[in-house]
Amino acid sequence: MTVAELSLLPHRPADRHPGGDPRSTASSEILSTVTLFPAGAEIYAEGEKCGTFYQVEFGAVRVYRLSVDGRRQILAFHLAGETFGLEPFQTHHFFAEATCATGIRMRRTAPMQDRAAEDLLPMALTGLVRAQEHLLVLGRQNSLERVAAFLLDLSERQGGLGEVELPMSRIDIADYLGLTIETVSRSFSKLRQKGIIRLSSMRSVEFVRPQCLRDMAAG
Amino acid sequence: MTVAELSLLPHRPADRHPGGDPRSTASSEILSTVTLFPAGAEIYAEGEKCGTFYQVEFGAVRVYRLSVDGRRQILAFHLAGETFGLEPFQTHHFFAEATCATGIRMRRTAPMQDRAAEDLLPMALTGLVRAQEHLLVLGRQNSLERVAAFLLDLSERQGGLGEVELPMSRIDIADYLGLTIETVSRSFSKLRQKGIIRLSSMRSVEFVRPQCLRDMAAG
DNA sequence: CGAAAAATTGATGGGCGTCAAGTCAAGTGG
DNA sequence: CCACTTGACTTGACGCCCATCAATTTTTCG
Repeated sequence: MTVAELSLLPHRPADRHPGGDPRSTASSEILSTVTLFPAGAEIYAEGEKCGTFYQVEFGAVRVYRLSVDGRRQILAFHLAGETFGLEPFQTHHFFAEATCATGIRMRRTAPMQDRAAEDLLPMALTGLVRAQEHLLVLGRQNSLERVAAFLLDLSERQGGLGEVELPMSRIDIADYLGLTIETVSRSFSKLRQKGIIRLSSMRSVEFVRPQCLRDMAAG
Repeated sequence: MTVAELSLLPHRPADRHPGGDPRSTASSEILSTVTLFPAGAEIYAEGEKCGTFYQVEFGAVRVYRLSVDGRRQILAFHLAGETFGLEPFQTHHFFAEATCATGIRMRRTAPMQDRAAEDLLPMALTGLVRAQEHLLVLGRQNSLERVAAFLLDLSERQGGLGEVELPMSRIDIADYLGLTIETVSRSFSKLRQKGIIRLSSMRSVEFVRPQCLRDMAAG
């Protein structure tokens, strides 16, 4: 996969200035380059050297590992506005790929300097909390509960409105929830048939009865 | 459950001096109290205020959460020599209990001071790595693979010899691996029948064919 | 030794994986 | 604009793994 590069102002999709040259502005130190990754493009691979932080500008990223027989477990999705790339080793133990057309701001880290630890801790803790929540889902919930919990999690991270955009395929969702795409699909259908959600499009879910979802996800 | 307190020198079981008064020795700042928790005793509970670090002297600890309908998911075991208690909120979101007779050294943390962050990061990262490994197991492995991975993990953390002491019940193992005690028991039996392990006692597992275990756990 | 808890073993059923076919959406070229 | 292709998603049929229920054995501990 090829990768296009373009210079952008920091942060929000609305802030993008594809025409200008943002490097010439006053606040030059917080500026950086945003790279565009098409769906499926690799951001980093298992075995590569660590040392870069990534911030998602738009789109989404999957971080996963493969077992020897090809089974894939997605450990985390990273959505617009979120930061990732911290791993406690010299080399990456995971793969990171864009799940759809995704813009990513990359920042090379000073290799383990003094100030760094303070920035790192919140990042590590966020990852830890997410992983722990994820463990509860994988360990003890059935397929419907998993999908409900997933939709709610996405919704909260997108701002908590009654509509969720799914920036990833069913396969990605399945590999995140420890299910198959068929089971994920059936779960969506069941939620739809029960009038709990509505699928305005393939990748857009509307919460018709949000409390129902919450009750299910609570397990 | 009641809790007995006794003063001890730091770290290893062999270091214990239940008779003397270790506080009067020269290296007084690293001294602290070791509390003895009988099997099942609560160390902290969901909702309690954070602010203490714990180091396991001997025995083991389970950290878990309950869902509304009573299902329990154990997120982590902490064995002799390991440290725990870090949670990124003001109050605990989990329960911590001794899985067997357990000695724990407790150290109250300066509430978020400067130096603290540096000590915290390795702890957070260890937790993160463990949680991620655990996610792979819960997401994609069958019961035999889970038990194999669990035994190997315990073995490594105990020094990597061909014998593992299980400082927890089958129920604890089941709730850690997202299985039932029956399935855990059957998995042990199957591994035993295949000549891969031997159960020298209820809570002591000998690796007869370690490579077999590793092949299974690799998934 | 006797009671209670823990662990094992067996029988049965359900949920989810697997295999397979069908539907839908998006893109391409004529 | 429409036939065709391709990939993603959905739906159905079937089987297996593991949960559930139940009985028995083993271990622990008073």
